Amino acid sequence: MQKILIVEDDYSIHDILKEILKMNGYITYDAYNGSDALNIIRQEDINLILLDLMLPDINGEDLIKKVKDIPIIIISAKVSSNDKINCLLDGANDYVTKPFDKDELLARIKVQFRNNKQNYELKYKELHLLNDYQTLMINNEKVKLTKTEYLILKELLQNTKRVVTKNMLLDLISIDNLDCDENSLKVHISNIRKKMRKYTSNNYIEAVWGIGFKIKE
Amino acid sequence: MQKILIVEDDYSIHDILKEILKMNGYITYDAYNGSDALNIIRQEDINLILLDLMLPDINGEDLIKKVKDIPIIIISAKVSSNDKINCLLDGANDYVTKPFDKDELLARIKVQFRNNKQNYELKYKELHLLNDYQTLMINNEKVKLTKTEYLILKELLQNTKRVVTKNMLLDLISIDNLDCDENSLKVHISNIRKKMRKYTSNNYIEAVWGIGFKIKE
DNA sequence: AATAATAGTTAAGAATTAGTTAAGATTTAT
DNA sequence: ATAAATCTTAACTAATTCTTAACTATTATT
Repeated sequence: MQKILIVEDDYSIHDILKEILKMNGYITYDAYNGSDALNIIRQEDINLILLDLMLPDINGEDLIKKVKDIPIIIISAKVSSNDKINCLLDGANDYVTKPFDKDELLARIKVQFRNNKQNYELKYKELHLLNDYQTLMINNEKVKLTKTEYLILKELLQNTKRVVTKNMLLDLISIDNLDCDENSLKVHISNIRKKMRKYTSNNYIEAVWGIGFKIKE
Repeated sequence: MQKILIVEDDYSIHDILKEILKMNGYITYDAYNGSDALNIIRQEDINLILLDLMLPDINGEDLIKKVKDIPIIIISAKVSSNDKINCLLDGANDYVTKPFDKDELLARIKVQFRNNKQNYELKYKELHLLNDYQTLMINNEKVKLTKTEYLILKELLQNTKRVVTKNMLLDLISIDNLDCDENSLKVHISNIRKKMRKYTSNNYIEAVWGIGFKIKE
């Protein structure tokens, strides 16, 4: 799920943006000035920023320069080419003028996510699952997983605090592999735990009797 | 040096674009219709396409869908949001309306090159892939690749530390070559590795079991 | 406490995938 | 039209992963 930070001091526009984004399945964060924006960026893994240029404290142009690695779309009433050029050269990825077309904005947001191949990694306590289908980091030590082990652990880590049923896991790993049964699943879980034990004494995979497995809190 | 393909049938606008690009240090390629554009894309490793929508043979929208991996900026007289949205969702990266501001266009071109690391000459450790569709430099020694080998290696080097799936690679090399299957892919990978072994003892291409390949860290 | 059901471990070998090679087919260039 | 380069096919080997199956341990039910 993509996290988008809205930086806009005009409450009505802010609400409209928020509404549009939520309707389209994005997670939104709200900043009404520059310093709040910077705080949120520090604390959250933001994937995209929608930025108004005229803010009460610092101006948008300065914010652009301070942000690295997160794509920015400017949404501004300033229509002059010079404003656009400066923002784009400073680091913004796109510039949309107010009033904006809702669907065009959504399309331009999709462009950013399409081009921006980020690594979406799952982190939970000591565990850090890379999205390379094979690497689990435990306290910065590499553990190599097989594809099936990776898929199981990914499913579990995507659903921390929830129980993942045996059938769900079986469906998951049976996509490529039709012969897989509960016995196999047991062995895979056992193998994951064995690999984990080398680097941590915590058993993160907890069995839920008769149902399935979940990540232990 | 970045290679930009201009696809525009109006000669006066075409010349203006060409002039602007040349003045700013870009190498330009010229197409006045869709099929010429496709031929140039097949032959040259183009880094960016400036595309007019109304072409004499095929329309720009169809061209967008055929092009993968090369960023496209639409330059069109069509100003409606629907046109913009369709192009952006089909795969275009940006949409500029005529008449365009020269410096804004240049800024938007720079955004494309800034965001798409893929478009710079690809360097990774000892490897240096030129954008001529055939040359890999390993520690300043030339290795001549076939076009398919080049495409595979380019895709991998554009995604270092990420996994490139077998299907992605197959899609990539099947554009010109429809019969290609996994067996072929295996052979191509093997051939690239063999060529590399002449100049380095590192095996840069790592298999990700059951998924695809990635560049080894 | 005894029994049944589920969970967990281990090791072997079956099955799958990766990697190499060479020959013949296809495409491209001369 | 011929030669050269490139690609696919196919057979084979090597490596990895998965399932099976036997056994042990734990939990729930009576």
